[in-house]
Amino acid sequence: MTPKESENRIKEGRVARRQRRNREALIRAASDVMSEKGIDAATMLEIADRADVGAGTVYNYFRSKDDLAIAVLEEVMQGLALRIESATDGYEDTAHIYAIAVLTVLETATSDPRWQQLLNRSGIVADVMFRRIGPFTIDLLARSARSGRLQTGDPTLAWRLTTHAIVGFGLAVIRKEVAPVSIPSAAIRLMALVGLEAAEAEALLSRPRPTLPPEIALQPLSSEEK
Amino acid sequence: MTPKESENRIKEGRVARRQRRNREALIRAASDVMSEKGIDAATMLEIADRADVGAGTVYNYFRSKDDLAIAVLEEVMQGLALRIESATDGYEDTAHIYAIAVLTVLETATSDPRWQQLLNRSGIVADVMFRRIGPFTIDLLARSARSGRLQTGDPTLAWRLTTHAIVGFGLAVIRKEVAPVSIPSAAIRLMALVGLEAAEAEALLSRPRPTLPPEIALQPLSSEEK
DNA sequence: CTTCGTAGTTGAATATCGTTCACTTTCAAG
DNA sequence: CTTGAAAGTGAACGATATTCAACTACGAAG
Repeated sequence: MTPKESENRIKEGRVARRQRRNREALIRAASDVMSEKGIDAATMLEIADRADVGAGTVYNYFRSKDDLAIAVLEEVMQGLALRIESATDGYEDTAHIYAIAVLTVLETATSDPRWQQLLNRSGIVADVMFRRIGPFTIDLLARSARSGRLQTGDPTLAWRLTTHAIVGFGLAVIRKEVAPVSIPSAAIRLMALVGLEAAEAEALLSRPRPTLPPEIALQPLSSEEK
Repeated sequence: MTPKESENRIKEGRVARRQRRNREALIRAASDVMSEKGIDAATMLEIADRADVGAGTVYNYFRSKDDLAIAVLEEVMQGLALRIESATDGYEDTAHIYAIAVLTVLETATSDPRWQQLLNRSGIVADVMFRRIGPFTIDLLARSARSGRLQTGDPTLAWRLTTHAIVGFGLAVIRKEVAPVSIPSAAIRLMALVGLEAAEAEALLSRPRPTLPPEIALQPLSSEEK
């Protein structure tokens, strides 16, 4: 690269870098506050303070509070997608991959503390989850159906029903209305939604699964800045 | 009754009757406003105005706005329960009753205009629905399981998953993200959650059902006062 | 019929919070 | 160095859930 290009890149970087830092700081702050107090109780002022920006700056990055909440959830879903990817790594059979993916979602949604407050806006959570993880799952279901392993007529419908059931179940576990011990049994039931035999679902889920590597393990979204 | 008792009843009645009228008027007004604008956009002042009471009076009957919304939903669920009762009247087989009940819930949640705005608070809706219709359904599932027709290990878990799936599905239909034509197919899928064979569920649902009598038909909660 | 205490009603006042906007600061290009 | 556009700021705004001190209606007692 020429010196001029290099100089330009550095000069442009000042503003661009600050913007990126602000956006990340805002999502991190919002994630923290919303996880602590719930989405409704989190105030824009506290989020702005924690991100070290003025109250008005938030609106340069997000159109509204709901917009910010959705951005936080997209981030959370990104982490969930990583976990699914890692947990299903190495499996071939689509039905098996789907079974493990569902179990991973259930486990994550009920054990990650960040989900606890966020799930109270279950509508948004289900929406974002459907958008973020939907394509992967729907494709999986479609391929399973084509291979004859599942009787899934409409993969989108099946996954939509499953998504909302998962969110509702997660909410119930967090509120201690159902025992975490029934997570596997819930997963088996959910398999039925897509046309898998209960016995087969149980067999798939009971096989030993690899432990997740630490970098995929649960951790707060907020981390030390470099 | 003695004249004194009668006199007492009338005198006591003045206050008591006004209170009952206020409570009913408030729920009716809240139902109207919330159905029109959504729960969040409905203001306590407009609700109070439409019920012809002062703004402060609302808080003599309901602790908070959420409390009022829950009361409205209880009322809506009461109507749903009536519809289920009527639609399943005359059937003997528990699995059949369950199938029709699920279909009725799906149809109601996706066609009653009142639900359209209310469903946006899907968390509350699912909670109230679980409380209101849960016992009936759970009992039904437990009896079906005992008779060997279903393989439902935990009826409560099964109905909880089903409830949230229904609410989420209703939301999706209202937002036109899935076609109403898939309501029956969703119902059949939901049957799988409780351990019914898809083919059997389809058979149960495709039998002709009686039309609902007018008094159970969909109608706005608000009615002319006498 | 009159009086009195209680329970219910009221709506103006309060507090909170999401959002806006007129002004200031930053910064890269010329 | 100058400059103007882009980004940041926080005080001010508007909306609205909730509170509360004053007010009213009612029914019981004398």
